[in-house]
Amino acid sequence: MRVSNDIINCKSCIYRFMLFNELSDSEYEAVNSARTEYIVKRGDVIRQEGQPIHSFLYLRKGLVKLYKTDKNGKDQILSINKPGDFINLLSIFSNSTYKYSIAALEETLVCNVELSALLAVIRENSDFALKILNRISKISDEIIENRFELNQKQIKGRVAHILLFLAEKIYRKDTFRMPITRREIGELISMTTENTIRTISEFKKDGIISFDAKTITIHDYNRLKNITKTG
Amino acid sequence: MRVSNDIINCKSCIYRFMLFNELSDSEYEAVNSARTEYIVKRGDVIRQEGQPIHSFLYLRKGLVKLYKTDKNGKDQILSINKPGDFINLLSIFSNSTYKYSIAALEETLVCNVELSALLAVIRENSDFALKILNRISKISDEIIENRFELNQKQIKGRVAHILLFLAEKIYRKDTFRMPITRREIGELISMTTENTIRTISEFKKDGIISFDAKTITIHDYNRLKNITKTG
DNA sequence: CGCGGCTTTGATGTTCATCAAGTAAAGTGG
DNA sequence: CCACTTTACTTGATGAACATCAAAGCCGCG
Repeated sequence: MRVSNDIINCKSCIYRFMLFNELSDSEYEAVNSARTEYIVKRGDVIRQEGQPIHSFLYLRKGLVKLYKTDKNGKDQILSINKPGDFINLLSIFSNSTYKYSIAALEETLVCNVELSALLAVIRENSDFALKILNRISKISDEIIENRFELNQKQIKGRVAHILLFLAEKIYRKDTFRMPITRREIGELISMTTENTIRTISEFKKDGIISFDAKTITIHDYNRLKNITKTG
Repeated sequence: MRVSNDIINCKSCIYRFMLFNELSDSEYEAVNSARTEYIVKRGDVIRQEGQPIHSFLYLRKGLVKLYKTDKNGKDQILSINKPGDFINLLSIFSNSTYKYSIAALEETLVCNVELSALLAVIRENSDFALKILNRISKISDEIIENRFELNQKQIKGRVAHILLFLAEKIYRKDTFRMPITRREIGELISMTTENTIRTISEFKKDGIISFDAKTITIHDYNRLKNITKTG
């Protein structure tokens, strides 16, 4: 973990408006001085399940996965998160240790605010407290909603769902470098690696997508959307 | 819905300490005067997915299920909740409408506090705000953790998990009146009614449990626990 | 250049959904 | 309170969806 080259303060952070907009100058300063920033590279584990929670984290750049490891040693990915998603709000106020792990899928710039400083601001600024409530609520809503959706689909629908998620929500492009392995897609949709691959290959054979190496292109959005709908 | 016969104020409520302990007398009064109470009977829908959220709800007595209906009209039960679980904290601060429905599994005494009154107290009492943060966090943690656990198990482990949940967490007894139908167990563990029944029958045949009509008795905790562990 | 992880395809078997059909229990209206 | 209807429960048979096991090619990396 190395320190970011372009440290900025919270006031000029592009994600400021998403959370810290209500803060007074002195509150900004309190958060900013309790803040460190560092870059992690693809594959690095940012937080490990079971570690004590000492800080509030968010991303300024990059992409991460939230995941839990089951008793057989298999990972289950809860969500993939980008800047603005406030990755560790989940359980930050209900547990003293992480209930899941966080790892980087790309080079990621993490902003780390000491929890005590955040708590102090929550205590004195009720608008900020409500904003945090809103954010916490949103992130868990999304995970629960996503699980609900996946549960209704079988494997083709699930894979299509993930491909559309990456294209539309993460990259906003038809063509992108796949940030996760086939195995990770499987961990995200609760299917085996083999069957995930088979499904992706079938989509390729059908001309819905194409890929070489790590770059994937979606050719037929409508068909993909239809597959997610019909299950 | 009829009004409870034994309306009490929040100060003397046995669940007070779980949430409202930090409130000053005037804050209690604000909450209490924005509060109504009513009894719903088994099967009644307390809130329907899509309805606007106007109030904070909690249970003083009874048992409810939180569930979502999928596009095929099938229900998926997210959780079963008892008094003290603060059933609608989920999404109360992130959405203007319910993202799930709430229905009573037993005769249930619901306490209803206008959201505006709760928000006012949150704004002026930061300890209370933090307590709400903690509760919100907990309820979503539990749902996510539960889904994670279920996902690792196959049907026997899932059914065993639910039976143990009811015996240990809800009733704290070996013998209890089953609050949910076989179909609802299926909706809770994402399995069909038929296979849920088959599994329960098998447990009966194996002497792990017994039941007649709606009353169920768990005879062999160890075996049941072992089944949840091995999947 | 060889080792380990990722990807791929095939063959086989298990788990579970679906369909069908019948019994039991619980509401409902006369 | 009884006939009627609906909902819950149950068992069996069949097939679909998916996991598992096996084997081989590929790629990046030390």
